[in-house]
Amino acid sequence: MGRGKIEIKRIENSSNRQVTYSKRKNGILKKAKEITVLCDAQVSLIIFAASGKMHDYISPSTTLIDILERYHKTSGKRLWDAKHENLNGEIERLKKENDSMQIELRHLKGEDINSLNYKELMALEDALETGLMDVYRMFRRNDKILEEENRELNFLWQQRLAVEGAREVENGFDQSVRDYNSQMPFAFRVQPMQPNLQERI
Amino acid sequence: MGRGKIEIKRIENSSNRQVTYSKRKNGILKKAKEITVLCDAQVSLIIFAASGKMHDYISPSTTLIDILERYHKTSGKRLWDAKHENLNGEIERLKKENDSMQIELRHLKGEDINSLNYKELMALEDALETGLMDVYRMFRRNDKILEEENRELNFLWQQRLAVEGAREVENGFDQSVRDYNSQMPFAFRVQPMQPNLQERI
DNA sequence: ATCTATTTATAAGG
DNA sequence: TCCTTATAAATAGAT
Repeated sequence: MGRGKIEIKRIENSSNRQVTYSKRKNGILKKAKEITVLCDAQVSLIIFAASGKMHDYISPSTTLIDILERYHKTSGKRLWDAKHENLNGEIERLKKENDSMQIELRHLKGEDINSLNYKELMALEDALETGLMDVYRMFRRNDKILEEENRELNFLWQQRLAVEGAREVENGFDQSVRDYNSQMPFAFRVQPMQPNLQERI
Repeated sequence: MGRGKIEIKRIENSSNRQVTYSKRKNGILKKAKEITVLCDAQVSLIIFAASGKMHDYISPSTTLIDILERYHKTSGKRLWDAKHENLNGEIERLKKENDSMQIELRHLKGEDINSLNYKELMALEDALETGLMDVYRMFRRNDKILEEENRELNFLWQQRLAVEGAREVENGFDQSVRDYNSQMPFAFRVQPMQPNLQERI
């Protein structure tokens, strides 16, 4: 349909190709609109030129999503559902994991343990005792570290006081001790972090 | 283009409409193939007839998924991504929930408690002690129930033995006691489920 | 873009 | 659905 007949094969002349693209693209879009109106059809038409430019037509009575869903149902071809199903699977997996952790947590907190049998109850007891022992160990370790720290600081402090005392005697004033004491940060004062912890083990 | 010009509006005659649909559908498909070959274009064309019948053409150099991805990038229109993003959000949420439960569980089992500060360690201790007390209470409750049950069964058993004993004396044989004893299911024999449990509380 | 000769699509009818 | 054919529409090539 034109001055001369053309073979249907790639148009080598780039400029001709582009002109033909433009004309035929408009032609197809027009046809898509026409069949939509004339025949109650629903059309989704997406065209990419070699240049990357896009043109599309979707029949106004529908949406691309709707067409794609119908396409999926009719053809059985997957499209995006592969990704979709993967994500759903991941969600299911996470939910299961969540649920079982939820239950374990509740049990460890002593909730819902009616349903446990004797063996499960024993295992739970063991786990709790182990956990508690670990916590006690941690307290004791912290205590030990802090006590050593305190002993050392105390020693340094006494030394300091001795030096200050000597200087005061020389200079004849007595302000500095109270000053240092109020400057001393809380954490360095000698006090057990958790008194009487050992009694509880 | 035909014997007569037609207006572009719905063809009321159903049979005409269907014939026209068929002809034009073929026409558009042909045009789509032609522009693909002539101009290196990439076309996705999906047509649904009013009857529900589907026809489609996708340029062989690509796939519908690819075209839809390019459509999404180019047009910015969402398509399936709305669903997708919802699912991704759900996954993120579940993962976070999972992680924090994971951590809590590890702590309750005495793992990774180095990182806890004093206050957190105290809270953990409380939780564990509470849990342990609940477990002990459960043991005690089970014990009590079982002991009562056993007491009752024992009573019934003794009664039975007395009756059997009387009958044996009458009939002069002695086989039945050993038989009943071996038939008796394990769970009904008199024995504490967890001996000495009380000592541990 | 616009023109126009020519090809192509298709409406109507069978 | 396919065939025919008159005619409308599309478009290749030129400007």
